[in-house]
Amino acid sequence: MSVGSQVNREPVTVAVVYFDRAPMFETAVPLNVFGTPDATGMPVFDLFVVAGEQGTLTTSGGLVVEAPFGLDALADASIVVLPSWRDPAERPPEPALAAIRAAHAHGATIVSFCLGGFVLAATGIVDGRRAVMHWFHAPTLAAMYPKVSVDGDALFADDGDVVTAGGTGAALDACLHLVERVRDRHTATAIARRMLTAPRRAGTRPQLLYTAPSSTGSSARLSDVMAFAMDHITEPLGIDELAQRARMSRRSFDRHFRDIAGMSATRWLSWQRVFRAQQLLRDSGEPIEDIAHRAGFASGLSLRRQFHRHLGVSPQDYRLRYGRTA
DNA sequence: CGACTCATCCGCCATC
DNA sequence: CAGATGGCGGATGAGT
Repeated sequence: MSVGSQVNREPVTVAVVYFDRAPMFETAVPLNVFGTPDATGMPVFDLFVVAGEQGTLTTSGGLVVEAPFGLDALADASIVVLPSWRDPAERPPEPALAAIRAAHAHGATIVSFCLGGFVLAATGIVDGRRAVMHWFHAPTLAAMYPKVSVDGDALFADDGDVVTAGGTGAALDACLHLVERVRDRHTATAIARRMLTAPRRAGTRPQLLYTAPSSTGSSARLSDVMAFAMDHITEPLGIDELAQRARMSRRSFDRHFRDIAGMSATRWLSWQRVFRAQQLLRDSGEPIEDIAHRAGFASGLSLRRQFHRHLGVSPQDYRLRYGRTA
């Protein structure tokens, strides 16, 4: 996909794939951005909403969605968006995966947001490559797809034929980035302005720049504590301290944490530290020992052990394969 | 690599 | 009664 100096006014074909019981909010983001005409009122994109599977498509709350196109429409798309998926534990249907692989093989750019990243990972397209995922789901994705280099830190990443983004807000950033890529910055700004959204953010901005004040309810207090832990990942964090911060007994903290994150607190912390180390290994040439410190590991030995345990690769090998500094 | 130490964490169960 | 809570203890696993 080349964007030459000559402006191309042909609408770019975008297919947005929707699955049954998938979150609607992330799906609405590309429909909004890619469905908005440019400043002159001309459509920038040809938008196809595609049913990712047979049968009735519903949203949470029981709203029924009718997608006008089937999977064969992916063959004509320049951009295929996978905005969401219902359940990380469930493998997406094979016909959809095959259609996405075929579209990618024909040169389409594949875009995933948040849970849609689980669909992208299931296609195998990002094996051995980087995929950005919402920090909350990143450990699960990495555990399910060891060949994928999961990034739980960035907002989104543009790797050319694959664009991956974290949560809902990052989906908006990634969509505007795509508008800029296929058209120009002016058009992206015009669409952003019409949607009354903030100016575009770079994909490398960390996902957690600020943390909301805590609310009541055990799951809200837990996500506050998770955000706190990510902000203080370089410090040694005891589970007792985190439980206290969540205003729960140690036993309840352990129980709720496993319910929500699908793993124990130390294991989750370990994943987050490995993610931070991955980012530092990619983007800096610092010695492993320094990176271990900056990612919150007690020592280089500790980093090496955890890194290999989680990703099956040593930090050095990882840097050789993905590092920016050649 | 193995031995030692210590935090973790999950099943069990009484209690709220 | 149903569901959430939290203390206990032993298996596990990480750090030294």
